Amino acid sequence: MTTSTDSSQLSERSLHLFKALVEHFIDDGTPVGSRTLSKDSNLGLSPATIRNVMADLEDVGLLHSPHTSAGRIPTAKGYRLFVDNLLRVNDLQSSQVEKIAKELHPESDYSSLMQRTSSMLSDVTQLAGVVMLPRTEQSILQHIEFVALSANRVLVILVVNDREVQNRVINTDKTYSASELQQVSNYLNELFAGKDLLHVRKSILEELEKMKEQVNQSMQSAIEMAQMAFNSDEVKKESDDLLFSGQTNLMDVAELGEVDQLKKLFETFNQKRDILHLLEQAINADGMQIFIGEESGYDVLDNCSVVTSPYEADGQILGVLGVIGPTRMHYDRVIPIVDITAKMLGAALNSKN
Amino acid sequence: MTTSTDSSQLSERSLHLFKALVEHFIDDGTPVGSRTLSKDSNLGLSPATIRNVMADLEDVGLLHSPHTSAGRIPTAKGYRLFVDNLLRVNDLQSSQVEKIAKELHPESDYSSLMQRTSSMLSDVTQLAGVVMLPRTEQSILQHIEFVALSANRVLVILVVNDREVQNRVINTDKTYSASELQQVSNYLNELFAGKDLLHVRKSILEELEKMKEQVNQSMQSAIEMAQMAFNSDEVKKESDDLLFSGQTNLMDVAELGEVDQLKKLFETFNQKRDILHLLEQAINADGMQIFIGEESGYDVLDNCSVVTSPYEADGQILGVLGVIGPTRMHYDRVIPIVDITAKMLGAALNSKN
DNA sequence: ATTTAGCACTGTCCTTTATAGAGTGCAAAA
DNA sequence: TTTTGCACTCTATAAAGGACAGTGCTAAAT
Repeated sequence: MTTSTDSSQLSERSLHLFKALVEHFIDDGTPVGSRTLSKDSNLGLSPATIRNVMADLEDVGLLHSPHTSAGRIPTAKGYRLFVDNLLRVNDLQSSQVEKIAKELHPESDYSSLMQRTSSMLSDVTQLAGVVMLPRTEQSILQHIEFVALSANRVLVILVVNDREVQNRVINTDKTYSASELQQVSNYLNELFAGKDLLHVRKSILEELEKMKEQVNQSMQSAIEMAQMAFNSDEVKKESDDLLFSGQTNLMDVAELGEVDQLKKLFETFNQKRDILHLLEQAINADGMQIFIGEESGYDVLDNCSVVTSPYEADGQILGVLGVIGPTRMHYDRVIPIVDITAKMLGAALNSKN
Repeated sequence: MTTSTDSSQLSERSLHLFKALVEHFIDDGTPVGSRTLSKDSNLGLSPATIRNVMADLEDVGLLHSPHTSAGRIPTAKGYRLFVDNLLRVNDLQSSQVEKIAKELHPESDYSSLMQRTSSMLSDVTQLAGVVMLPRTEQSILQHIEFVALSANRVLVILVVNDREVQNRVINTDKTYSASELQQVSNYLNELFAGKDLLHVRKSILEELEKMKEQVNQSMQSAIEMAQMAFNSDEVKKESDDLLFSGQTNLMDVAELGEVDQLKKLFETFNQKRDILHLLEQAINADGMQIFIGEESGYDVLDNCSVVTSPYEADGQILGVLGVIGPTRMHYDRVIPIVDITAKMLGAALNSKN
């Protein structure tokens, strides 16, 4: 940002016209000319006057002309000014609030709640929705359970962080009975419940190895199974994951031009890496965050804006959610939707409910 | 199918040329002309002769010309003949077999295994992969477990059908201790383990209601919680679900023309309904099944072929997997990949490992 | 000092026209 | 039966022209 253009440097009239132009463009998608804007803004000014104003706005970098004889469209900087200073956010229709609330009712398991949040976002906004799952730096093991599947196959279920359920199958040397497994579960729960997963894996398992010779036969089994259960990277790093929905909505957006560009965008979604970085920036900013076009720093998102809000439960920020759409999106509708979704998801995740 | 055109009605030479044409078109994507085909097939025939043959092939409906002065391309019927009678399937490269095997190692939990299978399919074939999860008409409850999350919130974990883990959170009136929940788990396991889920829900719960007055206090809790756990449609109908991967691969396919068409196709994926119907047809046909273009009966798939194979474990067909791509796909590569994937997934799911 | 009208200018979009190229079908020759 | 020769058809591509939208600038009007 070399030249800072705050709204105070511009006349009231310029801002009014600028706002009208942005709104018109958001509705229409076609560059806005002086004649159109003359009618659109109720200032009773002739096109010629408006042309002068537009030229000024272009000079300070808020507008931009695709070519000589087209109208003007907002630049990223222009959208920034619009969003920060000019935008008046719409109230949500109660029907929409109801729809959001309906999808976010807390009576459902954790992962499907997140999934539904994401697809609800895309559905309501008609853009692409994204939910970043809690970054699980500290994964507190709450409960571990073993279930016999068949001979030599045991299902391990880990309950982590009060909500997340992970499970995997391990192959064992011997066949365990249900009651044996129950014993092992009890033993391990006593030992590990409430501890951090990483900690469990790294240090405690080593100690178990030492203990191995000193304890009795049945505990040996427990130790072996614990080792298999917690072993290596097989324990899902389900954290830091992203849920996308409604990418197809973006296919309507003319700004995203042709198949090539769309494909790049979709592949960015699939790789998740870049989007993840972006959202990690947003998790620290407290409150709603809006990345407009090139601001994001990722080429594929040049014509896109990302509206995000962190969500929190029990006073702790858990993750970020939001939508991705064309820079030319209805910020006045989208912003309150993302906002209320974050709040309601937080409420749904709140343990005191 | 009014006119049946079996290969015996055509001369050896016609078939040879037809095969060469299809192969050339699959490689190239452009309509094949007589001159090209003359060089391509080592028959030493002049373009004019070939033109005559091509005209015959067009008459019987195997070929089709986009316009007067273009070459010919195969019709759906043509592909059908090609696939059924002319195709010689390639052997798989061992590197590919290894890649498949690597992704399908059985040491992982059920849902991620399925997910990986799907994305592996799309990765190896460079088409869209799809895996249909077991249709769970009979869901045998194997194990039920309650875990206290926080005051008034209890996590219910159901293990179904030897592999699948479902979970949800229920809000309870009173707060249960770990040992109380253990008791409830035990009680319900004794009562319900090995029973069919639908059966459990529909009839047994009613009987429980009657029993309610007759049993003691702690069992009342168990009954109430069981009711909440099994209640209504909240129990995930995770069965009959589809996993897609690699849709973006289809964006390269010229046949799928423009954004509109792609969008329709992607939305068909998202709705899942049509694809599900298609795969349900494939589950009954024993063995590999190939739907070519319009054969599928779904307009959006007009330029697509679907190659599927059911997969089975313990002698029972569990579901269907396959790939979706342009009719003009390399069947010789794709078919063995789908085939071996189905077999290896079956092996990975086999309890006797 | 602004604002407006007038006007030449510039770029896009769309339609028309021309041309080259690919491939066909058919008739007559091999 | 196959091939040659040839007229014909259709596409794709580029070039050319006109309609249109909107600009910037100058000079007149308020």
